Amino acid sequence: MTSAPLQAIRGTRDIWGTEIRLWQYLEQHARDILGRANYQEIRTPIFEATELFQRGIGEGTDIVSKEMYTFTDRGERSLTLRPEGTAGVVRSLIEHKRLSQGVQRCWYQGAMFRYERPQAGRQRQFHQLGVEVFGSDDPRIDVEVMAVALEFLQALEIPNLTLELNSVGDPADRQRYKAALVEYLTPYAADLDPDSQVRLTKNPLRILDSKDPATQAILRTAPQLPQYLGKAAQQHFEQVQQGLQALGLAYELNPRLVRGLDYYTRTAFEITTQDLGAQSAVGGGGRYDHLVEELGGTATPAVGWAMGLERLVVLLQKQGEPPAPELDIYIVSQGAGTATLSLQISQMLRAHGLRVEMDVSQSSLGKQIKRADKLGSKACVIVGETEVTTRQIPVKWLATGVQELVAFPSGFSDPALWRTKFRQATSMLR
RNA sequence: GCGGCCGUAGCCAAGUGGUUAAGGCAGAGGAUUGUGGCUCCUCUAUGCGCGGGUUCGAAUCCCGUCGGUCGCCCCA
Repeated sequence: MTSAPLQAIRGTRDIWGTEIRLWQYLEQHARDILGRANYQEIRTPIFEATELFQRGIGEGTDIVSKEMYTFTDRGERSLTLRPEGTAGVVRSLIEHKRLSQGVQRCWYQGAMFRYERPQAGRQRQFHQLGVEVFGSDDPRIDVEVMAVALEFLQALEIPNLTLELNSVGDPADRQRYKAALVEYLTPYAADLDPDSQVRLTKNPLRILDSKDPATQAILRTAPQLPQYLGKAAQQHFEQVQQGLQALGLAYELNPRLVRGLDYYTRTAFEITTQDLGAQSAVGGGGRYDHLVEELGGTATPAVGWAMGLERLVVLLQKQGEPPAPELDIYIVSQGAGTATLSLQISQMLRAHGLRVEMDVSQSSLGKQIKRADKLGSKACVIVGETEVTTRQIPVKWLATGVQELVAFPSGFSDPALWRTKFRQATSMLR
């Protein structure tokens, strides 16, 4: 009897081969662009006390109520694999007393976990890139944070993205709006889709982004959130928009945009695309001026966003694959005494910054050179028994077939010589 | 958690009840014992996601299960 083959857990996946290059490309751009904005990377633990997420994200949210990977460890503590990045970062800054040290600009990247049905661009273990800025309620920070997000996506050359913007106001504004919305919707309760009927009592704001056509029709004449903003939130919202305009950043106001997590205040935004099937959000974020005190820190305004990296990778894949890094030298060898020589040569060439692979098969030289060719190596170093005594090692340039002799070790220890050789070899092809 | 479709080698795939499961790509070996790209030959699934059932006989039909995919919910 054979057992089921071992495989990656549902909703998790291996990233390798050509795909890993997209991830590296993406991470490289993230470091570049966030570094240029002088954001500091932070790496927080992948699991935290369950309570952190319950308090931070909100008991009523889907994430907390049904999507968390929660377990009890051997010390009887309730722990949870982080379903998002913000709570852990906030915990960390409170714990290390960084919130009294002026404005803190952070970014993070890493695996998050949510127990959901896997779908295109949605995994149970997925990766987010995020930024969080603490200690300022200046609208310029909201703008900066969005600008950095767009800059990053532009650097990746991802097309067809829309920045959707709204303000969800301060908590009191939202309360007034919620009441008005419920009042408006209650007479239509029977005509709403079943999910929205439930939300009418539990979480009315979420009715706003229902996809149900009947519900959408009812919402068309519903009161709109931005009309309920208090003076402060109103002014903030206007300044955010002015800032975006000043930078020439296009955005679309979406008065129905509310976000899934309870902690957002004022600015809320999403970056969306039509190229991802059912998943339209590439990233989203906003301001959360009360989360820090919610989690026990001194009241500190904050704003941030997160992007789903799997989704970015899906979009990047549509643009084609990045070229594989080219192999410079393939070292083939055969016969007595060639093992040591090939080892030494490969190490010397690597030290010059060349990409080098050493063939360790017992195949004929012909086979080995064939492999050099298939791997796309620019050159091939051929080490046979004769070379062990002559110390004159053939280097064959595969594109031209030209072969030259290089003295060992002197010829292999000179980095400038190899730079020249590669320059010549490339120019001969032109 | 709910619904549709799907699951044959590393990849792409033919096969829809009947002898040893096509073919292509990739991989290994050889023709070519120290020199690549072309060509030719050989090899690479006692097994069709896994488990059970129906049948003289199952990749093929049935049930379950695991996984994938698309959509719903929700979200990044």
